[in-house]
Amino acid sequence: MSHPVRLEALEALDAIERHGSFAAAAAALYRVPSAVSYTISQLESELGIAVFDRSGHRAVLTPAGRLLLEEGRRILTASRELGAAAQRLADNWEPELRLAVDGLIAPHELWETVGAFHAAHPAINLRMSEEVLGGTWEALIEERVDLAIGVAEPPAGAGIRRAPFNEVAFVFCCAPDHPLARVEHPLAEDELRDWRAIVVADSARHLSARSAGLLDGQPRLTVTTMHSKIQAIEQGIGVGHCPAAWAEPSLASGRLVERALATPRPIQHTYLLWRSAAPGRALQWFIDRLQCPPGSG
Amino acid sequence: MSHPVRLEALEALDAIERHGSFAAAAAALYRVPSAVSYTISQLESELGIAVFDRSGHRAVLTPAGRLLLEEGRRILTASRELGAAAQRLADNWEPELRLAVDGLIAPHELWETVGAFHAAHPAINLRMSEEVLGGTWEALIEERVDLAIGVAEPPAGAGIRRAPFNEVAFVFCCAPDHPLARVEHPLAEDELRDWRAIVVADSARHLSARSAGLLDGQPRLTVTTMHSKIQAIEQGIGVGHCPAAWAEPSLASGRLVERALATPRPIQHTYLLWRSAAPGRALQWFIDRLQCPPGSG
DNA sequence: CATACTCATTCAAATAATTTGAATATTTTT
DNA sequence: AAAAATATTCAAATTATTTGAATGAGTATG
Repeated sequence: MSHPVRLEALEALDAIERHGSFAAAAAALYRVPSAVSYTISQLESELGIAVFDRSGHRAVLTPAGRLLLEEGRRILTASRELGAAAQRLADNWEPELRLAVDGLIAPHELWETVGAFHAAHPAINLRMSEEVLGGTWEALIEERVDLAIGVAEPPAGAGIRRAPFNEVAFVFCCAPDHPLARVEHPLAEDELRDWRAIVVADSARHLSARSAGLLDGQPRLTVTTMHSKIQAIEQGIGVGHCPAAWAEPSLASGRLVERALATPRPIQHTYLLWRSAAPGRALQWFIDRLQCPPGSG
Repeated sequence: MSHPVRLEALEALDAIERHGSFAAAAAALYRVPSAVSYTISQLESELGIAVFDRSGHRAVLTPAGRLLLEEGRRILTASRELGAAAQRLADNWEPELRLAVDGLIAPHELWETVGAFHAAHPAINLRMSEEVLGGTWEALIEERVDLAIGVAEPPAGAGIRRAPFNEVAFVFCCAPDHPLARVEHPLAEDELRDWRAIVVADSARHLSARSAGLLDGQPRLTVTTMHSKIQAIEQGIGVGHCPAAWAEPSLASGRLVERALATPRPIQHTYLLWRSAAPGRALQWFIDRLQCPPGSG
């Protein structure tokens, strides 16, 4: 009896409030009224306070009793959920799954999958972060995330497994009132030198940073997310390659226009990456659902 | 035994991890090792999972066991704190005290008192909100706060008690580059009509709003906090009366200058207000500390 | 490579805690 | 005024936990 507040007492308190009387609570708990009296007076003598005011006919909660009831319900819920989470974990379902999504992948490409996961496993929390280039890889290596989605050209790594994810096509974009928007022919490399390139910074914190798709000598503005890059191009601040899925809404509404290049940027294969040690079932669910079928890439 | 996760088991888990073995945990809990074994296997059979891996010599936590340990510690802490909070509440110490501070009062006027309270009662949370004019009164009436600090000319109200707090002197301020800053003589009322007045809106949501210190016909900009008012005057957007305690830092650094008025605004007496029904000890602490000594006003 | 030590479990017995059921007193409902 | 409902108390019955001794397995130590 080292603990003044015991779960049995909180359970009794909850039942009394819910059913309106000690007698009704006892019935709900499949116990006899005197057992409920015993549990409550146990709590009261442990704490040395009155939980119920018994001056009238029916017992009524004191302010301290109401505090115990209301906060106690949180504790009851937490302890039940902890038990359930431990059971799921023992069955290899993670309590939480952390996803790093590379900037190449537009958020809406994952909405359906995330929605399906939440519907199937409402108790498992997802934590998504956007990373860029080396940052996505690094987040996985440093165990800040469990699954990296949409990594281009992943370096080899011990203990890392991969599966093909999707193929990202790039469109070269500028704002509709940008000078390049009036050029009819496919753009050669030296025609781009005069225009600022918007590039997305590598989000790696410790591993060496990489850069992607730069034409030497072109002035540039570096931003930290693909969303910023799209906005910067829309504002006419510069031009650049954007993943088709990211550019599509802006192209459809006319906020961006596409220009052909003399040497188009090739399609980028991207991958799912995860640490090979004992993947949990939630991680496996995502791998199974997201990897592209063999032979389609 | 309706609860799968019992506090005794979480306590045992904590002691085992803390002391490194079942035997050491048993000693720390003043129990025999087999009792600890019993508690843990109880937990395991309730949940139907393994909490320890016993394949080696020493038992080692499974991932599910680690989850139970780590989250369980939160539950243990919460249940201990709940017991303590209930005891304090029974002794008439509120678990939380909500203060509404009128915009007339500068935050730094309360820092010392708030610091002293936290030092004396670290377990009692304070929640402070800034209100203006009728809003301060309303927050008290509607039981959103327990104590209103710095209310000017409070209306009478049933069940509301009051004590004098302090006296607020007003200084008429403008920006140093404002045209009024060059006027040498005390300003008459009709000299102010051409300049925008910055006024603080009444924050009352339901009760009738009040306005304070307005000269009829003067253009005005209404802001929601005294801090915004000071900033607006510093920016030269307008002029206005400010409580001396609020204006003092800006006057000292030259961001504001004071002008004399032909008819100076009188000193404002302000009050503490609280609901008279059974004040708790934390509320009483603030009333005792903040009310100005009788005879000094 | 024995020997002593530590670790965790099992089991029956001892102890402690809870639950029951009957008796009681008080208040509300009929 | 009688009947029904409420909560408590107490001793007895039941259930749960703790103990202590026995066991087997793994680790240091000389």
